Amino acid sequence: MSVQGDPAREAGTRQRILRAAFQLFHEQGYHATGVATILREAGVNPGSLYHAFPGKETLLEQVLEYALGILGPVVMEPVEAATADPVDRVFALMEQYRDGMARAGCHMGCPIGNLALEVSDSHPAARELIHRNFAAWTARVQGWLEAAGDRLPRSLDRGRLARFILTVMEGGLLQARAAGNLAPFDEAVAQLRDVFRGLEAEAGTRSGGRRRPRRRVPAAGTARGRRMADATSAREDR
Amino acid sequence: MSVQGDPAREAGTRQRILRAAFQLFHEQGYHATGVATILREAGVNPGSLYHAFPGKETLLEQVLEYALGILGPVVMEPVEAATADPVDRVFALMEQYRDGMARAGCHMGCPIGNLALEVSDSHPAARELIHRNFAAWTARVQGWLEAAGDRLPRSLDRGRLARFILTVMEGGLLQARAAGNLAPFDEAVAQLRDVFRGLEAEAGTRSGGRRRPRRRVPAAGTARGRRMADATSAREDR
DNA sequence: ACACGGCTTGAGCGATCGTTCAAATTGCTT
DNA sequence: AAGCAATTTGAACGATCGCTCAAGCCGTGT
Repeated sequence: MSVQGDPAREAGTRQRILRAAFQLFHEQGYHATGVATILREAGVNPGSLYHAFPGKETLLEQVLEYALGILGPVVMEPVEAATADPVDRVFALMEQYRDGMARAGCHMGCPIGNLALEVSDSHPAARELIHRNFAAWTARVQGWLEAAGDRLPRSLDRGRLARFILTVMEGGLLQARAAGNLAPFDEAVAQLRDVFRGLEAEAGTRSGGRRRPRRRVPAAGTARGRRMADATSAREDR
Repeated sequence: MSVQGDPAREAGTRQRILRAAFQLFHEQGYHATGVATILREAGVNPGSLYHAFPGKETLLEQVLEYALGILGPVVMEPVEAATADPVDRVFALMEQYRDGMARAGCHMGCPIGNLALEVSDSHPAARELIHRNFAAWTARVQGWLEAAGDRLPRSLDRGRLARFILTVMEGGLLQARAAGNLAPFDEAVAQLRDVFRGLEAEAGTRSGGRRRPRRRVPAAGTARGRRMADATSAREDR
């Protein structure tokens, strides 16, 4: 008999627990989330959880593996599908995080970043998985930057820039949480755009006066415009 | 009778509690720190704590006010005393955070940043105080940047750059915690230095070919050299 | 039809959580 | 030296924490 109706009751018990725990850890943090809350949200009894996972610590680790698993299909691929231009993808990704945070009233931010500061000191296995999440994130962005070809300086270390993008994003999200509005995040993204402008200018002038093919891929569809550009004028969400 | 010996027993009860709580919140986070641990570390009984503070939440707020109070004397003034050049001060400050993290084996990072992600969603009063800590931090750095005069582009928004420095620092510390070593932080600081190089170059060429007085204040004493420069070559601490 | 293994149920475990309070002590005032 | 408020003491509270386990349910193989 197929299940329907209550979405929390669909899919396997294990998956429901992972999903509920992932969301709760993201919203409230690891320590602030009681097992009882996870049970309620997943619609499951204690015995079932402890049948699927040895304990809360292991659950955290599996949640981080789950996050690693959905990074591609849920986070990166939508951006890639909606935006073809490699550099635009970076800022589309930023906007996706922005939307996620705005939707929740400036709560949350990056699920991995939040856990990074809370558990990576005390829980080595979780720290390693958080690190792997970041590595996968930056690797994907690095791929985009490599696809940007000579729009960026030839000598530029694409991996290094990808890590810098993560640095700026996490720093911006952190300050946005502290401010209670998205202005710091928008400003951080605008400053990241400044950096890109500088790099693209550098790539355009140097390297034998090569014609820089501005917006080299006119791209399919994607009428995303400049919505988030020059956001020094702080928008006040909420 | 004046107290001596055990340093935790000197100074008023209230101060001892604040100091212990500040350190523990920094090391382990707010939720992971039990009141019992604070009591033990401060050498105090429950009644004394609840005589001085209504509860743990209020203690957190007072700790954040305490942090705001020591920001100048403990964090900023040592940097200002040791380093005269305004731009160098920025990187001396970064190195101070680096040292703090290295000393503790890559734990901790920024006490305020850690709490920002853990409590600012659920505790509005704490969020506001965290915000004020960040504002005070960036205001101080902004002062340095203003003192840099025309070594930076005239049109550059000094406050905006100060906030970007905080963004990069927090993002770098977060990734360093996740990596378990300081390489990501060093890389972030190196990239911040790239940004400064670009800005100083821009200020030097533009604005009527004015002679840029490189290292305008030869500075007193401070033989700090270039220790932390060009840190793309990732140092592997630990 | 029956046995069996995987999964779920939910009452309840001991430990720890943040907190209380009556009594004892301390330190200042007179 | 007596009085009094401020402070400290520490046993104990109810609530919640992460977690256990005997019992029951259910799908499958034979």
